[in-house]
Amino acid sequence: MATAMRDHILNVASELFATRGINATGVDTIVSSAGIAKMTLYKYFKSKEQLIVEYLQQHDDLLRKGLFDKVGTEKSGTAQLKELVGAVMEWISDSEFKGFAFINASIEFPQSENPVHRVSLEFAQALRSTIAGSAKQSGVKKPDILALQLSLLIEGAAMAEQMQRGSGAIEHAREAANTLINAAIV
Amino acid sequence: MATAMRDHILNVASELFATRGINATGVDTIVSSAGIAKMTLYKYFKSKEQLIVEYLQQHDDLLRKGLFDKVGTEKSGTAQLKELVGAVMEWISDSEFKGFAFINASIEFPQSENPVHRVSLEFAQALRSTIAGSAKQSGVKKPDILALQLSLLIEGAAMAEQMQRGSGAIEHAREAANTLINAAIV
DNA sequence: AGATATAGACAGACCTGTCTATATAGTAAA
DNA sequence: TTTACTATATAGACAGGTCTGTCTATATCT
Repeated sequence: MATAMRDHILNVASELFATRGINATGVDTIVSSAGIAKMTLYKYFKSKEQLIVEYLQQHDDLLRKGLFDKVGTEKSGTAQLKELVGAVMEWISDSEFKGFAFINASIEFPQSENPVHRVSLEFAQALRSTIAGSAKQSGVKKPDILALQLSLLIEGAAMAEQMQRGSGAIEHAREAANTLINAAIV
Repeated sequence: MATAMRDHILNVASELFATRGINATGVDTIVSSAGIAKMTLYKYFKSKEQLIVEYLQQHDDLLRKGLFDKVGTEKSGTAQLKELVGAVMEWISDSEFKGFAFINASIEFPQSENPVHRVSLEFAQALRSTIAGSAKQSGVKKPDILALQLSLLIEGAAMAEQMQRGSGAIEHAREAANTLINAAIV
């Protein structure tokens, strides 16, 4: 099927982007690693840039899926928010975790007018919005500010874990998050 | 003088690395931007990799200089620690701030055995140690854990500000840091 | 027969690092 | 002051490799 080939290419590219970096991964590498011809790749994706954007989209889809599968929706007070933070931390602690794609991409493409940078920023804000939504439901004092602070902890923990596996950042980030959440209760 | 030329090359390279990214900055770009011949660069630096390592070192020197100029040493309790966090946040909020070099470099060179990645990790740990030293003097309960948590907030704030200028992350990161510090007092 | 995937060459640009040959500056000796 | 020597910087070509994207010609499968 046509979409099977497309998915295959995207999966192979995503794996390479995540482990070696985007700029360090050439199209030839993707092609040979996927066992396909270069023309096939360019049949399904009009450019490497489009492949990168879809990689970011896929990463966001997987992240959201991973979170919503774990977080209950009918919890009261701050329980759901804490669960959400915990779910993100679990996601980060997965041995396959190679960093948030949108963070890595925004650093590899630092210019703000670059399409990849813009899309990365959107996904970073989307994660923040998700956290803010949960914070609002929890009834804390300033949900948007708390969500921002929690996202800083999350992104910091992701960075620390990406730089050095088993840094201990995850567990302590979760504790710090709970401290901030408890301090934000009305 | 010889060191003047060396410093000039390093300064030009640093500016380019910070604004465009390391991998996106070719040696030819550095050379023409510095107004020198390529052989001159290779006379003072044996490879681009060495230039990158010295760029990271320079960035660390400037950061430490910026911090120690602002933080008093004889403050009591958690005052000095809060001042240190505030100084880092000021450093980040500078309009010339383009992200922590060691974070960006560790993402551009993700493989843990890569020399640039290793040096980046060292500087990240050095910053954490500095914070831990101040945390120990402040007499909080678990200074190393607190220092780790504060560094996550700091790196998260740096990332957020790098992705989008004026994100508001800095001010709220500082508030979150103070909350964590106060919660850690014996 | 028609659609799809293949291998492999190719263009044009960029990458790092080295080479040669020339020019410029500063200093020491006459 | 003028000449001669030395160190340093210059421009620019070059090798050998990589990059993205396009092309053609062949093979496979329904």
